[in-house]
Formats: sequence, structure tokens, C-alpha cells
Amino acid sequence: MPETTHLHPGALDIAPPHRELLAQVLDRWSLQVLEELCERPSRFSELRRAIPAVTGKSLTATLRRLERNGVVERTVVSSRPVAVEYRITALGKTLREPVDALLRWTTEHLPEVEAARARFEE
Amino acid sequence: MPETTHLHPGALDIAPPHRELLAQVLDRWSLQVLEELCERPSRFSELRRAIPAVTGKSLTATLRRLERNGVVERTVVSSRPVAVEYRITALGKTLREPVDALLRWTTEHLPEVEAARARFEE
DNA sequence: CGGCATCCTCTTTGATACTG
DNA sequence: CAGTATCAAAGAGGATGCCG
Repeated sequence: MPETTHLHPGALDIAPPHRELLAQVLDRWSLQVLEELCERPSRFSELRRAIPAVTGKSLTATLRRLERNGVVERTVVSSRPVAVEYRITALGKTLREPVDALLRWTTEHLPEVEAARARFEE
Repeated sequence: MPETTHLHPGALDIAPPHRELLAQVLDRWSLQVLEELCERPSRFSELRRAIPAVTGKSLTATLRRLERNGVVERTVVSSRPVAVEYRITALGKTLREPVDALLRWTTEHLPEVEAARARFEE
């Protein structure tokens, strides 16, 4: 049974499926992958080069997850040698606005956050 | 030195400190804690009751992280028995808008995502 | 080239017990 | 009541090697 969500007026409604979705879309590598694919379709190896810190395994996992959620699209371009292209979908593009809003928040408030951190380490 | 961020026009800029900040603010329990504290100041045990799935340890960790980043404030109200109150800060309130935007996205697009998932499981 | 399988490590989390 | 300490369990993530 899903946990009851006892909502008062104005509360943030964060039902489990929403949270799960956010977790899948905002995980460790997703944002960077999305960043790349928003600019241009890319091949697997191009993504690896663009995001040097990611391993093949994690990149595969990230791309699969994004593909499963309809945010990116995977196309086999040729075989021998295999070439695969990833591109962002229409749905994926709609994700960009809210993500940008969040990134703007970090940009605008990072100084305040850092001040708070300095205060905290006393 | 922070890793170079190779930016093309229109790319999402997600520098490491921003990502780190997002991770701290959007982690597993933060949203629910923020949800509660946006409504009203709460004591530790009230938060536990409001979020039954969180353990004391994790709640403490979450609150400390949010406090460190200036998003919530911790006040010792009384001793014997100890009473501690947590409340959202002005900075914390500014976080709500962009988070809401993201939650709206999940609400609006969850059907599309679920359709994509159904397509994917074939 | 893209990516799966295996192994292995490191971090995260939970359960439980204890304290000011 | 609001934590901390400790230990055990689980999971994410990396390294490597193989295959179509």
C-alpha cells in the first residue's frame, strides 16, 4: 500500500512515482549526458570523450535509463563496425526548462550557500 | 583546478560545485523534509512521523546537510527533555520555485514517460 | 565500436543499542 | 527527545576481458 500523503494546502506534492522519475532523470550522469545531447546527437564513444569521468558501464546504464523513460533515443546507424547514435527526444527537450531553472538557482544562490557553509564550520 | 567545461552555445552549464549542491539538496529525503518544513517548523520526532520511511540516522544526516547549506535552521528550544525545532530559511524558500517547476514536469509528463516505458519493455 | 558479464571495492543505508 | 556509536547488509560503481 502506498504511503498516505497527508497534504495540507500549498504543500509540495511528491508522490513516489514522481520521486522515482526524478531520481532516474537527475542521477549522477544524466545531466551531463542530457547537456551533450541537447547540443547534438552523439555516438557512444563521443559521449565517453565528452564526459571523461564516466565509465562505459555507467554510461550504458545511464543511457538505458534515459531511453526507457523516453528522454533519449537510440539508433543503430551501421554495423561492422557498429555505430550507435543517441539523440534527445521531444519529451527530453521539455525537461530542459525546469532543469535550467534549477541550475539557475544554484548559480544565483551558490554564494549564499557558501557563506552558510563557512558559518557552519565553526 | 575544476575540470574544464568545454561549453558550446546553449549548452547546460553544470559545473561541479553546482552538481554537488544539487545532489545535497535533491537527495533521497531532502525533498520530503523540505516539503514538511515549508508548511511549518517541525521537531525531529514530528519529521520522523511525517516521513515514516526515514530512519533517525538518515534524517539526522539529511537535516545536517540542509543546515550546512543554509536551507534549514536548527534551534534548541528547551533542554530536559531536549526539544529541537527545524525551520526553513529564507534561502530555503527560494528553492521551492525551481523544485516546484521540476515536480510540475513530472506531473505533466508522467503519462508520456509511462508510455515510453511500456514501449521499452518489448 | 558498442556493450554485456564478471569480479571486486567502496560508499550508503539500516538495525540496534546506548547517552545527555 | 534528539541524537551518537557500532556493526551488518546492500548497492552503486569501477576495472577488466570477451563478443558481435
